[in-house]
Amino acid sequence: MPEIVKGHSNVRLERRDFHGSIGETAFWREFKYQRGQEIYGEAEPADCVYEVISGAVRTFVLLRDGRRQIGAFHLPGDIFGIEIDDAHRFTAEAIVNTTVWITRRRSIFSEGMENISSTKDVLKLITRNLHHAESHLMLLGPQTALERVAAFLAEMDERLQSPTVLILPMIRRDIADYLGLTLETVSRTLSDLQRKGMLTLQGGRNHREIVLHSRSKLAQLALLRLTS
Amino acid sequence: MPEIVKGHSNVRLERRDFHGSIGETAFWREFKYQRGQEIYGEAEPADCVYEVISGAVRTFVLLRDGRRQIGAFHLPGDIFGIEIDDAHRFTAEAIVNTTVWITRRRSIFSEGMENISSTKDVLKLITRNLHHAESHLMLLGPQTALERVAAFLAEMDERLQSPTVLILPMIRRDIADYLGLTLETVSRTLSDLQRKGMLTLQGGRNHREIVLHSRSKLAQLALLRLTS
DNA sequence: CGCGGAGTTGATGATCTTCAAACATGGTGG
DNA sequence: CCACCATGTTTGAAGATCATCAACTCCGCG
Repeated sequence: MPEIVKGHSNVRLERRDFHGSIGETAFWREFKYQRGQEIYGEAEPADCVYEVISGAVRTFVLLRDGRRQIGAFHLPGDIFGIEIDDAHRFTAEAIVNTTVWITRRRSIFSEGMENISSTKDVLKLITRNLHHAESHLMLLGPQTALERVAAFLAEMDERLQSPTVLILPMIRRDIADYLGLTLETVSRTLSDLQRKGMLTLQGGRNHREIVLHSRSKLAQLALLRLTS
Repeated sequence: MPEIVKGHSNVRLERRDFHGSIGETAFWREFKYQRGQEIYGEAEPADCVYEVISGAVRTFVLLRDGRRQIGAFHLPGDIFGIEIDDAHRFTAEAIVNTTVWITRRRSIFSEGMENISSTKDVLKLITRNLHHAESHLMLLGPQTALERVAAFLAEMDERLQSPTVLILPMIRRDIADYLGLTLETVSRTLSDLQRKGMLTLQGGRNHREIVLHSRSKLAQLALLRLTS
């Protein structure tokens, strides 16, 4: 359970459906985390389940030489932190200032809950995680830097519902650790794509706002699977 | 549903627990597949669930340029083919001559089954898949060829219960497609490890039998996560 | 106004891939 | 029975890609 952090509102939010899919209601509390703040650590007890309300979260593992593999980015509407075992297998950090709603794991996942539809809904959430991990696998396997970056942009574009301007919450380093590349390679690849006219980098200092000019070409670069 | 293949026994196997964990019984049939034979294809209806009895299975996706990413190897005792959606997201093939037991998905996963403990057991199976996918993710991210091959050997060694001689069912190409490397790199890395005295390649033509001489050193090469 | 985090760009080098050839061995057919 | 072949593996040489090291830019902020 996270500690009471400064600025959190700690409101008791009652009778809210779990992500719109679980029939049983659960009690949620709102917490706020600042940019870079840890939400939970690897190997900590997995007592809670989290939903992103605003902001963004990264979940990752650290390797002993300091390298980091980001398993997923969590955006508003996403659930994260669900585990079957008692401990978290990743560390979760707020990428930017982030608001999450937190509920006790047992309130949706308990021994006591004998409601089958709820368990099935948890199943769907876990399955979404599984599908994401599997797609991510495909991405990290045999793909080039260009393909990975294109796939990343396409994924973010889709998850943010193809906005006019794609506003990335994460820095280049995060993208690199998600894609198994270095931040320099990510930067160069983005510059290449801009030179090819496929996107425009903007947004002041950090170039974290991106205008995509050809979603179809981008998808073509990213879409390596056989048309199914 | 697989077609009746030559040599299959098509026996009705009754009242067998689902992998020893699901309380409800299900009817299973035994099927045999020959080396290289497809068990199900990507995007086919996911009507059945499979358990490996003997042999080995690979599940993968094909990319449009012929590259292949193997998502998992399934060994005796493993369940595979469980999907939430109606279609398989991978292709499954027998790596060697393989015996599987097959049951209808709905017999363990149906709308009609209102037994919560069964649903929870399915949850555990899905979660095992999720955990494997996540570990695989960590492997494919920032690791070198040496680390990947070492991790692969350690994984296989553990899953086969650390036998005296590790008998790999798969060819170098399969290993390469699992690790996101080329088969030449896998071969070279294995040779390097042999030169360093960490293992001995044997087993006739294909060198698919491996004697590990230092499991601890191998684990050290593979184990990149911070000690937790 | 200068500091500093984040990003870009360049040069160099290591690692891995690619292309190619040789090798080993189990199976097959004359 | 043995030559031959197919498959899988190993090894070598050359080349491409990406990582590393480094310099420099940009801009927001104290």
